[in-house]
Amino acid sequence: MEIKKVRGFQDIYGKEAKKYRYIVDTARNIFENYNFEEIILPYIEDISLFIRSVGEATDIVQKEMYTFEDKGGRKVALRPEGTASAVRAFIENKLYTKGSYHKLFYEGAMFRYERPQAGRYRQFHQIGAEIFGVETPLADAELIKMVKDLLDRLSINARLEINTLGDFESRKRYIQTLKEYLNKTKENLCDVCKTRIDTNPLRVLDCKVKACKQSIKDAPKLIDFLPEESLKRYQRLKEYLKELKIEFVENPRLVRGLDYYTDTVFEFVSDEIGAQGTIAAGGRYDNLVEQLGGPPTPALGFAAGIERLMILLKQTPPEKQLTVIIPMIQEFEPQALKLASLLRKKDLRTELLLKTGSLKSKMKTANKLGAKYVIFLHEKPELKDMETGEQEIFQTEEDLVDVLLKRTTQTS
RNA sequence: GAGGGUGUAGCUCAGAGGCAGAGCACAAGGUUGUGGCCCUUGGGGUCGCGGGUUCAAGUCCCGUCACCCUCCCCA
Repeated sequence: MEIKKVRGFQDIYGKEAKKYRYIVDTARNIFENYNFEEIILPYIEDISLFIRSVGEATDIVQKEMYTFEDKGGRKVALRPEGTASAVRAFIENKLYTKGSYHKLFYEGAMFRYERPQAGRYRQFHQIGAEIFGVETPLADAELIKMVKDLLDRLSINARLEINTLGDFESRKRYIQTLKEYLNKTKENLCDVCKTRIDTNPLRVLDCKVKACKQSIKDAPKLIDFLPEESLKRYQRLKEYLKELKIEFVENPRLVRGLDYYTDTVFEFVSDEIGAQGTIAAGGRYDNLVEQLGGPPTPALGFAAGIERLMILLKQTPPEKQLTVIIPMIQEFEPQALKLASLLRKKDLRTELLLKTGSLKSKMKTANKLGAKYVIFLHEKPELKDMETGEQEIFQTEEDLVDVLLKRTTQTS
């Protein structure tokens, strides 16, 4: 029986792998310019880390985690998201003793056991960043700007939606009031929303069913429950965004799915990829560090779905021109090996053609490989430009290499 | 957890009871060392799997598996 990849998992290769690498490299470059430092986090954590951070009642914890017991009887999970691990690492390594605040980024696979569909896999990849120990909304603005820079650099259009959730207490009071309101009008809601009253009442506010929209028109509004301080901070953030000329829409129904968010939340949404349109999202989580056993530390972060960015990435990542070396007869193979190493040492992308057969079939292969230049090795080395078809014979290999170097640096 | 769709060559797919097909890809040649375009030739198949109906089943029936998509939820 043929062995196949497990449902929801994927091999990323060829053009897709290039896109993936391009996105990650671009993000890394931008994040480092913002002076974020990379943190490489484990893929496996104690289950309770996610239960305590993401939230006991969330779908992620209830049904989407890959959990198992290891041979030592530890109950562990493949990480479903990155923030929890970053917070754990921040506390465990006592980073709060090593500076006033910290800016970290990470990249890698996440795992959620869900029904796969377009833009959603059981193993997916995120690139994310977190800021620990900063209260000022200046940080919120910088974080959003950084994500925006990344999307701009990748020429990806997305709508920025923002909202504020306030602190835990006011949100709790609001949800309580909202539940009461929804229960009163329960009969008018769609079946899904009827269950949402208990599982995810805030989500009812974003239901697309007409009847629901109608019946929540007069629902209590979160903004009326928020403390003055939250409103002020939200106002400041909006000012900063305007100052940065970042367009945004306020979406009072924007609720992140995880329990730990407080105050600022934001999403970058694309309309081009259907249902899974959220390509990057994040927000503040001012209570989480303390909640997980660290000192009270305000914090915020975001994560972007690399697969979703890949769908939207239209431009083909820049590639180095390829030179293919073809030894004309076996006697020239040692020379070809040495020339190939030399070119690679000069930082040229070089293929020593390994295909056997007629010269015609070798040339076909060179063409398929996307060769810009071909070097024929016989008594005198010969350079061919595959675009123009021009060929030139050189007296020595050194002469050829000089010309080749000049041409490849000119054009790239 | 609920709904829909698709499984035939390496890939994209046509074939809807009667010889297993096309395009692309791969290989050789047309061109006496030279790619792309064109032409010729060639290799390639458990028609997802199991059963049933029939003289005869990719084709009809039952079952099953896999994948894709949608909802829920999310990156």
